Amino acid sequence: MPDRSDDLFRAMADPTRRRVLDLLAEHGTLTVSELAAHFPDLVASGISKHLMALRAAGLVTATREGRHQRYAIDADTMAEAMAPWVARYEAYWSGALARLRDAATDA
Amino acid sequence: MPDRSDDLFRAMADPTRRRVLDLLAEHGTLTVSELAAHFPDLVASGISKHLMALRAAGLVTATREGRHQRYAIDADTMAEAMAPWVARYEAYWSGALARLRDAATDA
DNA sequence: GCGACGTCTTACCGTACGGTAATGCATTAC
DNA sequence: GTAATGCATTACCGTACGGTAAGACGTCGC
Repeated sequence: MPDRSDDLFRAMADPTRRRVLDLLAEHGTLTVSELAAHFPDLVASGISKHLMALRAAGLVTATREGRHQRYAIDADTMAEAMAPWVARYEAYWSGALARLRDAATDA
Repeated sequence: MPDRSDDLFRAMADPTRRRVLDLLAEHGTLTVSELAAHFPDLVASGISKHLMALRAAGLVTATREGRHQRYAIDADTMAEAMAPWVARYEAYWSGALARLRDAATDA
């Protein structure tokens, strides 16, 4: 298996795809039309295309559900692809992450 | 200040720029020619262009040193831009990160 | 001063990407 | 069966991006 970080970072370069991942992380699973409802400026096929890119990168998985297609984050791929990078730069953001947690607990 | 995550992820979409960041993280600071030595397939101005992109994203800082230009990672920007994203998906990669640490200690 | 060096800048080119529109292919409703 | 729905796929277009090449600018050695 080749290094997938290239596909991963390229897939996350687009803000629409990052928002799709955010929506999936928040709702667990979503269909294409449910996702498309959050993007009024985009045509449905555009969302489908982005989902294809995310599938190609291995970041999401799709399961048929009647005539719908239900998408979810592929936790394993996300983890294995991100962990090395996160670990490498941990020293740079660990402080900010701690501050973020403090701010959350203070609120 | 607008959301900088767009510039950040776009800057990291290119594998050359990610490798530049890796080299800076490893060596601390490097000049353009020192960096260019690691990329035999690229012309020097190409490296400079990538560095400009990284500077525009706020990921690196440059300080003059005679006729050289010494680059270093901007830890603050890196941290503040990445921390929210890392925190959001922490559940997905925390397990893999722990396994990565275990593997490192086993070795 | 002058020339060599290091870097930035600009112009240019090919390709890849995001977007829409149109078509095809299942599945559901009637 | 027929029509409508949901999604994938293809073709196409404009733009942005990565790359090189050439020139401009400041700095060092002489």
